[in-house]
Amino acid sequence: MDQLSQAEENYLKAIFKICESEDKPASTNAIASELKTSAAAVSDMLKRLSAKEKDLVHYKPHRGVTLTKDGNQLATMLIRKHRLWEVFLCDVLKFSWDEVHDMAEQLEHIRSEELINRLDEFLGNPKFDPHGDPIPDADGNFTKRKQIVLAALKEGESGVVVGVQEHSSAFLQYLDKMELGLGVQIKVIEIFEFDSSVKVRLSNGKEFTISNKVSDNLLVQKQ
Amino acid sequence: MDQLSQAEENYLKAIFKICESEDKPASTNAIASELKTSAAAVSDMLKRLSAKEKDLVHYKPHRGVTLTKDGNQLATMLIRKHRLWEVFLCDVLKFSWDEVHDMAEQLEHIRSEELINRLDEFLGNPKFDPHGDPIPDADGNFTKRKQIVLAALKEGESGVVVGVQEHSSAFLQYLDKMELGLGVQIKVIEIFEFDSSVKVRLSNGKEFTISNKVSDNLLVQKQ
DNA sequence: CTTCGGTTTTAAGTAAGCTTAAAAATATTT
DNA sequence: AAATATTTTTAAGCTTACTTAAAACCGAAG
Repeated sequence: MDQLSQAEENYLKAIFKICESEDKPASTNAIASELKTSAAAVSDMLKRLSAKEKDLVHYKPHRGVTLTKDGNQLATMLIRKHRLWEVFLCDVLKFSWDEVHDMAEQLEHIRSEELINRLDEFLGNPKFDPHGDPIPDADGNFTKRKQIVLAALKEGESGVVVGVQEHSSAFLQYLDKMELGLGVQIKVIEIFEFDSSVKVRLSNGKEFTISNKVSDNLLVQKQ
Repeated sequence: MDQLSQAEENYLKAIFKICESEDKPASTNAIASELKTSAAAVSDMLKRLSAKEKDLVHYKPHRGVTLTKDGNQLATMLIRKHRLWEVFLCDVLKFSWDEVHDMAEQLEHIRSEELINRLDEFLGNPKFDPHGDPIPDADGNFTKRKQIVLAALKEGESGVVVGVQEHSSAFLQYLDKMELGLGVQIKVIEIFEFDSSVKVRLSNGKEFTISNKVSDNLLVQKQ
């Protein structure tokens, strides 16, 4: 196989994402919902993907699909490209973190290893993207961080915001409004059991309560 | 029609290029050879392009094709994108002028007006790309320059290199080797009638002879 | 171990964009 | 103007990636 089509690349990324988060083979339905397409289309593509001489996926009908070493490497490079372009868009072109996803989704398909490596260098070899997600290096290794969701902190504990689980515009814009950007220090003042909402104090002194939907999707590094 | 496919965009660009240089409708064969595809594929695409509600081309079978106002605007924006990305690749990522074409060819299809306008601004609103070709502004207007081919200079006349007609790697690398980059001043010392080769002297004092193939493809501004 | 519900695959059909080969239209020569 | 050459279009067929509908499969419950 010479080069992958954009569609094929998107399937690899989806499989990677699902396998990573669930730690088991990706189901046809999971891929379909991730890519907003039909299960039949996924079945069709999996058959074609696994038929390629260069094997990228392990696929047994009815048993789900996983990435091979090569497939994993390819998916990782797509993620590297996506996240580096996001850094470019935010740091250099001054877009905000809720605007960059769709553009990066297109840019990640640009084919040129040299281009992405030079971009990496130009950006100063960033280790994390604007949402706090780690950026794989040219060999596919990426920095792991011992991060937990804010909801896991107990009363009185503090953490620094290092990432988000949700990447929706709505959520990111909400965080902007509450000044809950990356790097902000948060202290848990009180946890309300009945709805799991959390009263927090930021390093700037502001205090307010956030829902469990928010605390479940904010990643912090415990201090 | 919502958005054009990459293939459709490439056809518009090809038609634009041909109509511009020949100042008459683009023939099926000319487009086919520009896009390295078959005449049948071109015919097929022209039929589909002209069938769109949003009219982009004027196409009469057997009579060639031209761009409508809208088609022209779209093609101009593609050229804007292509040339701005080339500036980015050369100025920011330090690629040389013979390496950037293929990458820019991909990048020009990234869909986001905001992105390209911010890139333009970040680059300092350049008026010319690394090959000396003018970059259309956001409204589609571009700076014209009274440039002529070096071959049009008479003995004793001088000019400054402002662009190239040929964009092949081989030609650009040759120019690099001869230190004939943009901005270099050239004086025509002698013209040899029998093969139209030209003896020149550069501002750095170097003297050598160039073939008519070179002097026909080097654009200069007379001084 | 059989039935039932959900999941997955197969089947059939569509659209874009390409191919080669044949037919039709246009241009050029004589 | 007729014959020939060139250009363009049509026709038939391929691949990718999708759709919907029908069939097959799998796992859990009775």
